[in-house]
Amino acid sequence: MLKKQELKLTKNQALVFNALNKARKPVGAYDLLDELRDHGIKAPLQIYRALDHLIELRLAHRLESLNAWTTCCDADHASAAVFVICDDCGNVEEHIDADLTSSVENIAKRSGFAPKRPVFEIHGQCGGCKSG
Amino acid sequence: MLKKQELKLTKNQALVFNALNKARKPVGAYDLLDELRDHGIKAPLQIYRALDHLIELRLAHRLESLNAWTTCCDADHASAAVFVICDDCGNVEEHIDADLTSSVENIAKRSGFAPKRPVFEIHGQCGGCKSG
DNA sequence: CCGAAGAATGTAACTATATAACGTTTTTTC
DNA sequence: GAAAAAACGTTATATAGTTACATTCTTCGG
Repeated sequence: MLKKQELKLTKNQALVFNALNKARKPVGAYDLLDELRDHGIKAPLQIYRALDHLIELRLAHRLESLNAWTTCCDADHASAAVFVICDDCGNVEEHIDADLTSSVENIAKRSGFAPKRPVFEIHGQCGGCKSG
Repeated sequence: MLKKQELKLTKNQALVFNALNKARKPVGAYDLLDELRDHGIKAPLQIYRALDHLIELRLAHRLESLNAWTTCCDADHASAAVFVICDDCGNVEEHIDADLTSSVENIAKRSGFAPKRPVFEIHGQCGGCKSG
């Protein structure tokens, strides 16, 4: 939240960032739109532009398999982030895993591929939902 | 192609499977629809139903970050599949990697999570496009 | 302080992707 | 060969994301 000032987010960007942060779960673009109508946001594009910017600043991630966005954990992102998604409760955890990062590097090396944007999302059931 | 008989695909399923196979690249649902109109396919749902079935049979994969589908390599899928996607030429390679699989298992174990459906897609540039 | 350049915004229309609902036909199984 | 299950056809609708274009705000050199 304090980052708003430090990073000089614009009004729309700050609105979207705070809404994402408050949710603590991935949120869809149109859900953000509905939530922010009171604050003067009227069109999808305003949301998508803000999200693009937040992603560039590495403040948010897009979850491809959910068509949704979430704020980023604080870790630096030298390593690849993996998202663990509970299909029951909708909670998502971001993990940074060195082993996984090196597996990716190996695959890339073997096939002469230059990785730019990894998408790692694991759907399943979280501990809470298993026992509950 | 021969699998059509062995696996008793229905007409629509076989049409979609063959179209996917022919493409040798991921194809979107509406592209499949356009391509198969001549063969009597008229509505998106016919495509989506066939794709769902092919995925159940493990004959096809959905690429979440492309909104597209591709046929599956022949390997058994005890291990997780990783797709390496060239953003320049659109080619996709499927890799089966034991290290990556065990990384996933470790993450799951640490966080008490039961993985059901991994989504691993790496965007970047393939060898051919780097040199070309 | 001023003005040009770049960034961000506002708005409407549109395209792309996916599903709901409902009834019919085909296939399987006993 | 009848009941159950699976697949199919069709229309309408929901959800997600983009194009195009005009406007306003910010920054930064002069």
